[in-house]
Amino acid sequence: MIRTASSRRPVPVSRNRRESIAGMPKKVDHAERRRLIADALMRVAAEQGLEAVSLRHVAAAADVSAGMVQHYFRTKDEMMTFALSVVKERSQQRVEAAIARLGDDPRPRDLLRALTTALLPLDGPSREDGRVALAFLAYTAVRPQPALRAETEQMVGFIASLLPGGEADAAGLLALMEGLGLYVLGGQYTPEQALAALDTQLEKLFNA
Amino acid sequence: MIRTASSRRPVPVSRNRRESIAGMPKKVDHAERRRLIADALMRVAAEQGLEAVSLRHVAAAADVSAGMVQHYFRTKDEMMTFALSVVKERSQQRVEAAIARLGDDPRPRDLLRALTTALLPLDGPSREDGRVALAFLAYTAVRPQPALRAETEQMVGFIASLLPGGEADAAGLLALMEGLGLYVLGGQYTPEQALAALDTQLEKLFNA
DNA sequence: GTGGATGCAATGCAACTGCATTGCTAAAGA
DNA sequence: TCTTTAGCAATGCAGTTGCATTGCATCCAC
Repeated sequence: MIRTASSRRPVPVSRNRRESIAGMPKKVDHAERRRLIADALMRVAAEQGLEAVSLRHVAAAADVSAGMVQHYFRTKDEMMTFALSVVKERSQQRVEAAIARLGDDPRPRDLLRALTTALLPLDGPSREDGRVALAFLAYTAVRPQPALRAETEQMVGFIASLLPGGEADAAGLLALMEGLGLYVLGGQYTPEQALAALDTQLEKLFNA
Repeated sequence: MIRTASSRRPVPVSRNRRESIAGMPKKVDHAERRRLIADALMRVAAEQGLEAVSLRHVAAAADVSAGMVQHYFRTKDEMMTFALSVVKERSQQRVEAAIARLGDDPRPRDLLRALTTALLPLDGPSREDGRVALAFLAYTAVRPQPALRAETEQMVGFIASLLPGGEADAAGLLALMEGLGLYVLGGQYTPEQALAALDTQLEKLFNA
């Protein structure tokens, strides 16, 4: 796992991004580097759990020096926070892509199904993200983040607007999805079982 | 957090358990000690997260020496595993107590409501347990435990036997409960919201 | 008593942690 | 050309980790 001095040669970095952002200082794309490191962190977290995430482990996984990790994240916590934001961003993108795939004016039921299945850890990559998200969930469970509350509230509101029923139905659907995701991740439900449960519920919700 | 040498005096232990189990060796109740330590571990985990669980922290929280912790658990992992089993056991007891409170021949719907609400982290102690369970969930998410799968399957079967619908309904209800618990723990849902969502679902399930 | 097992405390140790510091390289501005 | 600065690597350090080892005190069987 430890790099030898001979195999170093960190990474061929794409340069010349000077023109992209006003005031961009020197030569490497800061954001890109941070993403690179965050990706490595998520790989470590997905494979070995969050406890295994350390500066040196992440650096090794990213195939860079520990010093570079420190250069881009002043503290470990800053790195963690950034990685968490990347996970969120990715799941957001997944949802948007799934919805875009539906075309214009989809039926609410189809939209909801696309939304929920996009958030379920059904295929390989989303399973990885799910594991990381779960790890973070436990990590932050001690000091609950008020931001999450607002996000969830918004989500519930959105779902409720698509549903014939009330807010309780929406909250239930969201929680159901979360629980299904958990069980799929834990291997207790197969993806098929989860989808069956989800569809059963959608059927109920749209037949009132 | 560190004990001073003067305030040591470990703990007044109940002795004379020789008669309880055949072949019990000397004087202290092994199982009781292990429980004491596991309790401390869970306090630490609930308050500061699983990363904060170390031999020394747990020992300090239990007000015993680190050596004693090592005496009762040969490895940290053994200690963790035992603590996990205690959490499970406690939630099991909660469920049984809730069901017993219903008296004889309860209606399936009441039984299910009692079962699910008993597993939700609604009051203080169950919230603590929930946090610990969540931490363990993430901890073991990396190497999924096959035992969990069987347990869940059994649970789904039991729920299904109480429900007019099929297995998908049962799986959904269980996942819903899990998700609600997660959101209550994270502070995204209030206990009232969670209960409302749960009751709404029970209503749906028993009105087919 | 004596011998052996048990319960426990203390100490030590190598590995690892996050982070501060230092110093080098190379590119950009003067 | 010279100075400055960003980008990075290396090293060091104090603190913590899990665990092995050692030693002592108590109890039981004999």
